[in-house]
Amino acid sequence: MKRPTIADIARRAGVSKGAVSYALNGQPGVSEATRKRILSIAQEIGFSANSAARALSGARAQAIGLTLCRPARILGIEPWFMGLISGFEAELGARSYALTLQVVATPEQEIEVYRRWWGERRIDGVIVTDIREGDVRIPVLQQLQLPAVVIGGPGDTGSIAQIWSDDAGAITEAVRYLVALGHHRIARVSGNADLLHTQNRTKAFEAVCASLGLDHALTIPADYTGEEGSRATRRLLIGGDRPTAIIYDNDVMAVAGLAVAQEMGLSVPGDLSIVAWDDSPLCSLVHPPLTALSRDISAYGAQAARELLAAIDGQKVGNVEAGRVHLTPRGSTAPPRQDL
Amino acid sequence: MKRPTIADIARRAGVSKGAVSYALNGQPGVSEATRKRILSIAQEIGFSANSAARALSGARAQAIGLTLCRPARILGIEPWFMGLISGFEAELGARSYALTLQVVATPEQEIEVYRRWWGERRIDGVIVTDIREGDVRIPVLQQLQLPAVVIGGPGDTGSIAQIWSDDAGAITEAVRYLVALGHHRIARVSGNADLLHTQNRTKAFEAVCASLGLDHALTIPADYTGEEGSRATRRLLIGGDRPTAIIYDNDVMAVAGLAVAQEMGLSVPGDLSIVAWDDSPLCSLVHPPLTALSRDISAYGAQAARELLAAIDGQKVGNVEAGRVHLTPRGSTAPPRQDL
DNA sequence: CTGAAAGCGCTTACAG
DNA sequence: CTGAAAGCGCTTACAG
Repeated sequence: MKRPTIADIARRAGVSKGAVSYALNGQPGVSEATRKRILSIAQEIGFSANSAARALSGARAQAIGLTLCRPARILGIEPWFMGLISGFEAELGARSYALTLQVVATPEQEIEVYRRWWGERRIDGVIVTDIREGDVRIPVLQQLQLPAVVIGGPGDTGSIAQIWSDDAGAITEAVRYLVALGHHRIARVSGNADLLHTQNRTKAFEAVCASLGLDHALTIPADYTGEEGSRATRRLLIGGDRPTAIIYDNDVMAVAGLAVAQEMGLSVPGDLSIVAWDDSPLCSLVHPPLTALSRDISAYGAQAARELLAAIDGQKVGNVEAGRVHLTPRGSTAPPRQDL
Repeated sequence: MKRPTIADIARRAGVSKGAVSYALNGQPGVSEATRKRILSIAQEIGFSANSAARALSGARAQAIGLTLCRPARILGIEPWFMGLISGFEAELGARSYALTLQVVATPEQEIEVYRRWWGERRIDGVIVTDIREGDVRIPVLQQLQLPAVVIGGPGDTGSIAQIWSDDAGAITEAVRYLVALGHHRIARVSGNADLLHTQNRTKAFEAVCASLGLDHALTIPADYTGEEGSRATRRLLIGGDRPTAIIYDNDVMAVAGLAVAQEMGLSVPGDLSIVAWDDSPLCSLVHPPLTALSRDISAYGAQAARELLAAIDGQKVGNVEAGRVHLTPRGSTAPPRQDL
């Protein structure tokens, strides 16, 4: 099948190609009657503008890029990226923007992808996740002047806007809740220690524990995978002075932690309370269902896409706080049975 | 920063733009010495060909499309799509192909997306999943002559090649294994009943149960979500004549089923054995870890990408069987404790 | 309000 | 082996 072009429309409407372009893009320069005629012809013959031609004539590529940096074994079950993607689509779909995806292994490889995308003019902007202190990607994006929005923080991202969430407030709330239930020995299993939001959470966790006079505030660093979550949990539960509650930096590690407790014959929540960061269907899938720090990841993604599209349009965009994280109590938390 | 073009390279190398194009694309028409000089200049100035210009001059868009058709709440935790995506990338990355993603709600909407992509020349081909009997997408793809590869089957997909797997053989193996353990009452919780592979599995399940003389071969249709998995499991376990083993069509429903059993005070595998279709880290994450019908989803994706790239290159591609599904026994299956 | 034309950055026959 | 040129399908100043 031959793809229809604006020339086909112009011929049928008896106008020039320029007029068709103006009509299609809502620009002034054609009469209302002509515009209507052109639009109805376009509709009728199923016209979609060739995105290459449009991009080449200086318009946008009408696509944004996202890199996924996770080992394959975790990529599949961590709801985080798919949640973000669902959110993006809500915004992108309405403006016929496409989402281009690339799996990478390291931030360095990610930089290569950004450079290539930029050179190819393949995308109009990127969404950056997993931000680190002194992140190597930031100066490259600034140098390329590639519109970008960072998901994560708060932290230093130079001139690039970020969508951040109050992780410190959330973890403080979780600790206060556990203490109110009667817990004194609270531990945490964190995500990768080099990520900015992990550091923010660790600092806040230590601060709130100190302020409440808890001295067992141990954070064991892990990497979001089930394997590491299990390992960290075993290490915590083997000791004599084991915690009565553990907060996990993601749902996958929390579920793995639950399995370890069950395997060791500990009852949840009787012997051990569990809190998962990031609520996902996974938390409600297991027994007992996990108390979680919930936030609407999809809304987070939608907001990021909105900001990025604004940045691409040349608007000034600043840092934005995402929707609040809130505690969703479920069956995995309760007063400690015997706190001796 | 100004993007370098072939004109920049041509100027620096003292040759024509045409020569640069030939050199870059490995076409004959330039001497070896010139080609080397051009390539080193391109390397030096970090040149990537403008993908829009390339696509417009008749070459490929260098991108393939994938639509994701799942409700948001399941998209995030089902490892299937992310596994596929990881697999695609292994093939696409090597040839600098991009992957364009679009979330859709229905097959009809998916068709609209295909039409638009085709009109925009945005992608060179698509990978189609969730194939149904008499699938409405097939004739559209054929009419548009959009290169495509179907993941799923075996079944009728007209002239479009499919990567299929022997689901019938796999479920037969699973049932035989359970029967060998001593189970007689085996049930199944399936995915969406309108999907071709669900129907293939159901037929094979009923056939093997009949051939082995099991008369409780009940399949309860569900939809891959944890909610439906729980509902179906409760329905099965509430009855007086409850099954001693359940096979689930995906890992999410199997995990949900495990939780329901635990919630009802049934021991797994003592009172109930559980088999999950599609092994994923999720199966090893819970306690007990789930016996699973494993296949390498990522390899499946890689194979599909390979076939699609071949089809885009104009090669004839036929149906291909994906790597075999095999049973991975874990802690969730055992002889039934008391089979009265 | 409309038409004719240049130009985006490539690829690819077509001459030399 | 190399250069000059047309053309892909749009967008957008520039004349009328």
